[in-house]
Amino acid sequence: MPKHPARAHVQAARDRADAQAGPDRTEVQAAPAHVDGRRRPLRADAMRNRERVLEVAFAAFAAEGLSVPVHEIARRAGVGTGTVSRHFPTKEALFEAVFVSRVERLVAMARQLSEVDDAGAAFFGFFTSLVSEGAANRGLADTLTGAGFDIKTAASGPEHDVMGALSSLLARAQQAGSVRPDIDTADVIALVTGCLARESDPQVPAARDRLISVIQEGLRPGR
Amino acid sequence: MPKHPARAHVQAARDRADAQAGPDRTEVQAAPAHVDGRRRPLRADAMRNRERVLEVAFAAFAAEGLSVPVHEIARRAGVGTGTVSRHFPTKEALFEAVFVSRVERLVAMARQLSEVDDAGAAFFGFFTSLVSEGAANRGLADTLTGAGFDIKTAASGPEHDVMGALSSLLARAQQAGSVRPDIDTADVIALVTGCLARESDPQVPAARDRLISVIQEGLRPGR
DNA sequence: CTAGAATCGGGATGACCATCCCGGTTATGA
DNA sequence: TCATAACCGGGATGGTCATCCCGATTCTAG
Repeated sequence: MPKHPARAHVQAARDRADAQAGPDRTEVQAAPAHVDGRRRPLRADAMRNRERVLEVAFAAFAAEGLSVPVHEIARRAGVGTGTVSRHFPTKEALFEAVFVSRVERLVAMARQLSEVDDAGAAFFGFFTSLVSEGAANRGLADTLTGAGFDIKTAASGPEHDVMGALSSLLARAQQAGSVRPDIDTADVIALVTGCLARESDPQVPAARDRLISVIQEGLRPGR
Repeated sequence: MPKHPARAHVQAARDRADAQAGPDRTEVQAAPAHVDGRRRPLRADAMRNRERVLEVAFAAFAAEGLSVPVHEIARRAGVGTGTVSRHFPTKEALFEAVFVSRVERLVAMARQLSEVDDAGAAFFGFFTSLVSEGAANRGLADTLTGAGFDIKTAASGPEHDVMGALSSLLARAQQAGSVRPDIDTADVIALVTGCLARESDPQVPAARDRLISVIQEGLRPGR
């Protein structure tokens, strides 16, 4: 099996972290300033650095994908690599922290769409959102295409379960007869990655729309 | 851009090779025994080793993709790494040598299909062949999806120009009204990679067919 | 059969990268 | 103000990998 080059490191680090699993493990949180109170509220400079790293990492991952070295992120944020890895023990943790908000947004959108009357439109709307998000974030695209970490690693809570959300929308659209009944969630992801396959150099958003429309058409049940 | 991890090395090696570019650069040939005569006909044992490496490399690349280390290929072939890199100066050269025959087969098939009356069927037939080939060769799939080397590096002659062949079939199918006219070759490749996105662990060829049929349907011109 | 050139093997080299570690620095609160 | 725990930077470590190099070996022409 073609293991991801970085995977061995990442996994080892995970094992270690899980082993200690003490209550003092660095919390991975999005924006809030003082966590919850059970812990000392992070020194002001640490807080600043953490924020800076998150911003830079987001930009870097989005623009260049998961292959950006952690060193590089540290450099751009103007901190040492130690600072990054203290706040985020592994590269995966950093990625997770950076994309939680994006994932939450997607899930929220899915929930909203699930209340729309037209089940087909809801599904295709979400499909398009997924593609757009992937086009805007190379890191997320890498994850979707399996070139990154594990999709479910970054999605532990129900708030982060993109797959689950997609699955619901798909089922509803199929029940409504707007999508072929033989398609499953993994098929949809595959098709999304197809739409993302042209996101290389010449950046043609028109191509993206074209591909989406082809797939949208193809997913319709044969009459 | 998420550069392939190995890319830097490969590129560096290429530069070096191009720089010397002497007439003694190892020829990369498919099967022939004695090249053309201007060169001494390779010692018998060297010949044997070369053949062995090619076989092993083909199997390895096909099964596990381009991430298989050259060391590993050497080990499996029962030779030293030096032997491999002497016959094939870079990993890319090895990949190229290994897949020339496959590519030729595809191009030949395309040429044959281009004589079929039904332009649409010809195009879709080739599409399916591409997907099948990609499913059978992880290495080829990596190349198509851009995770490998450069698609045009491995295609120098007209005999190896898959893109050109695909392009012709597509144009003919569009002229015949069997495929939406706004699609271009790159779109098709993107859709192929979509069909290959599920070729991971659970190996479900049924999924492949499903995806192909979705795309086939979607590529039809709207009435 | 033998000299010598071609070839072999696999260790050496150089790059890249994630993660860990520690001497030095700084914010903080008493 | 000052002691000190928390934090910082970036070098050290260990792992992967492609490519190069060279002493040892083996084929083959004569």
